[in-house]
Amino acid sequence: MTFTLATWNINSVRLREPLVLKLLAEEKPDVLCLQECKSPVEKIPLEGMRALGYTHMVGRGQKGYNGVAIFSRMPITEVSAADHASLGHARHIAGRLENGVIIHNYYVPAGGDVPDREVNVKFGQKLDYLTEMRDAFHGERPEKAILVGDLNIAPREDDVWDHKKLLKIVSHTPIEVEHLAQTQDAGRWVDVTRQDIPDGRLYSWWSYRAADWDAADKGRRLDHIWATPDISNAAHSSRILRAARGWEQPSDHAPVFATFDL
DNA sequence: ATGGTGGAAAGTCCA
Repeated sequence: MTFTLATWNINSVRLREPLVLKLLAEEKPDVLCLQECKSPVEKIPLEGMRALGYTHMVGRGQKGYNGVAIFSRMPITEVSAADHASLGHARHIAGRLENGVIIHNYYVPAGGDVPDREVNVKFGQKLDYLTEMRDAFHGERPEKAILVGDLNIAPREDDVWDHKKLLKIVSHTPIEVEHLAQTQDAGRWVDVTRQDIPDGRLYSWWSYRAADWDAADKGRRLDHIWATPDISNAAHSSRILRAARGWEQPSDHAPVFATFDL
């Protein structure tokens, strides 16, 4: 069985329902994981997705902020929804496909502007969130699992447009990169995107604030697809749909794809 | 140190 999975921080699923439908119609992933739906789960639009064959959905939502959802052409059943760091935020949903594969969809806290937990509570919450993710995977090591989402960290030098300039910028600081590495190690997660595309700069997010995001190209790879070692060899054809950043009224993130032969 | 843009929702808060 082969299936293609995509992950996309949509920055309001209701405002950008047309873009979701465009992605589903044109790229036809079997599973689409969304973050920052910014909607209560009962107000997530379903009809258009259903008409394209995405008849299954699991998610967590809240009013105005956060929110994660998984749309699927195949049956998917909810298995968990964590509230790491006890923030009371809708930042995680996990579901199981009929082939037994578990999909974790995460929206890790952005962490505010100042990379110092003494002066910025949000930065501490981000680190704590990652520590609790690490502990969860350390306690029960995942198998046949895929973890995707907006992890809000660009770990490698070639995951950002200028490594030195971003060392003190939240999303690329050494302490965040270390926390992410510990989470990855705890679950034995393989970075599928970098397994497929080991060399060269790779971004999935470009700020709205840049005058010309495409020409300036000051991007960061904040969105990730990981898999456990028992299925990571089955992954291939990773890509980032940069063109979606240029669609009308876009999200500031582009969708990331991977295909699994299982 | 600041501002730049965008979404939710009606204040600002958040990214």
